Order: sequence, then C-alpha cells, then structure tokens
Amino acid sequence: MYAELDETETFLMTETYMTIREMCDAYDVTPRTLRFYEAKELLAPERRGTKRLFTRRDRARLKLILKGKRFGFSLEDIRQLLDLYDPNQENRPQMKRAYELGQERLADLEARRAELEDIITDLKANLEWGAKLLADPQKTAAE
Amino acid sequence: MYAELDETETFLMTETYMTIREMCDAYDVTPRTLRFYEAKELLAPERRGTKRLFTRRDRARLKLILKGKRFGFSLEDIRQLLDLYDPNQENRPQMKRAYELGQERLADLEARRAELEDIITDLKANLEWGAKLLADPQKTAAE
DNA sequence: CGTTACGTTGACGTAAACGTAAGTTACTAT
DNA sequence: ATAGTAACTTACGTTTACGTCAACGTAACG
Repeated sequence: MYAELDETETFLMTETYMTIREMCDAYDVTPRTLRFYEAKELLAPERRGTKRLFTRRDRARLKLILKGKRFGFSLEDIRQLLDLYDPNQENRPQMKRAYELGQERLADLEARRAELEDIITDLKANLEWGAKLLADPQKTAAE
Repeated sequence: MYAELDETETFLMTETYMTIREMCDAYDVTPRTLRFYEAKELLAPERRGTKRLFTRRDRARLKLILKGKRFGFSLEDIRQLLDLYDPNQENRPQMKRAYELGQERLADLEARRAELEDIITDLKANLEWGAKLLADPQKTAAE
C-alpha cells in the first residue's frame, strides 16, 4: 500500500512531522519517554519505515501530558483526559460517557485549584512571618 | 527518666494525642503510610513505650503532606516545604536558607496555579463544544 | 565500502511510595 | 490462664515511570 510512495513525499507532508530528536529537544524529554508514552497509547506517531514521525496532534497531546504530570496525575489518568480532547466521532454512547467523565475531571481540577490557593496563601503568610523574624528577631518573639 | 510516670498520665496530656488507627481513620491513610512518613522524617510522633502517639503538629504536617502529594510533589520536596513551617529557631543561616528556598517554592506554586488555570479553561471549552455536539450533531459538524 | 550518526526493538535495572506477609509484644477481656 | 485485638519491627514484593545497555537497521558522507 505504501509501495508507490517516492522519496519526495508528495502526499500529506503539510503535517510538518517531527523526528524523535526534534521532539526531545523541543519538549525536554528523552527518546525513552516518548517511546514509553507511545507504548502506553498516549501518543501515536506515524511511521516512515521504522522511524517515528510525530504530528501536530502528538505535540498537543505531549504538552498536556507534561502539564498533567506536574499536577500529580498518573499517565493512566492523563490518558483518559486526553481521550476527551479528540473524541471518537461516530460513537454517541462513548462520547456521552467521555463527556460525563470530563465533567467529573473538571470538578476535580477546580477543587485542586482551591487547594492550591490555600497552600499559596499559607506559604505566603509563613514567609512574611519568616521575613519579620529575620529582620527583627526580638519583636517577633511571641507566638 | 520515664520511670516515675503513672498510668493516669498527669503531665502533658493537654496535647490530645491520637493513635495510629485514629489517624488512619481521620485522614484515610494506612498505618504503613504513617510509619513510612515517620521513617522519612516527615512525621515525628511521640512514643508511649513502643506505640506511636501523633500530636497536633503531626496532624498539621500530614494534612500538608497529603495536599502536596496531590500536586505531584515528591515526599522529599514536601519535607523541605514542611521545614519552612516550623523553622529551626536558633539558627539564622539555616533559617535564611529556608526562607530563600520558600520564595522559590512560592514562585513554583504560582506558576503551577497559572498552568492549572490553563488546563481548566481548555477543558471547559472542550466540554462545551462536546455538549453542543451531543445536543445537535449536524450544526456542529464543521471544525 | 567503511564508519559515523541517528533510530529501532528487546530486556533488564532502578527510585519512589508504599503493599503485604510473618513473627513479636502488649494490653484487655473472658 | 488464654484468647483476642491492636500495634510493632523486619523484610521482601509491587507498581509506576522511566534509565540504561546491547544488538541491530539504514541513510548519508568521505
């Protein structure tokens, strides 16, 4: 099926593919990581022969993966979130399920945002107290 | 030194200690987890004989640990954050270092808050689009 | 045509954060 | 005295998310 493609790639090259190394440099990850994400079905790069070609879609997904990780989501959590981002057209029941799942996730995220606010507020207050203590050890002595 | 204490514990029992099981029930963790956190010096329960007695301080710290984990901080990260919360009095250079470290952490947290906002915004938009698609598949067909 | 560079697939190793017995101790209840 | 309950220590097992070789393919370059 691919036998008729020549070296000049005249077909869908509007996609601006990226090699694995370009990806690594652009997003500061290792090749191992990208292959690992593919194995876990978080990414799905195309292949030219044996080599991976990462698409715009892969890049968008990778960005989300990296963000998600910074918030303590497991890769499995993230995979489910990603599925919300390009819903499987032609499958209403599954779409609906994904939509509902998305609502729950959104609630989670908003709860986390509140927690994060708390933490930030606490830490700020604490640092201000610390600043006073450093500046004037006597005055701040009392609890 | 503890030989003169009797069973009625008349000394510092204003602290309202909690047993390991009470802690587990209150914070939804396992005993293993609490012992693990102690081994990692995140908690420092007192002992009555061999048994652990968790103080108010331990509880405050545990709350922060659990929050921190939800944001993808490692236990080692969290340990350093915790040290900011009850600074080692009588140690200016270390206090100063802790303070500076705290500033950095705060910047991290605020950056994360921004990211979290992004994610929430994205997901919201996505879900609204999904809602339309579910409600009226024809109209929403175009990309 | 050899070698250098980049990519590939196994396959085993590792650090973090616990889980899970196995065996011991301590108190309490019958 | 015995049985039960709860906690303890020691130690090996497990999962997640990759790191790290080893061995191989192939395209380009001098």
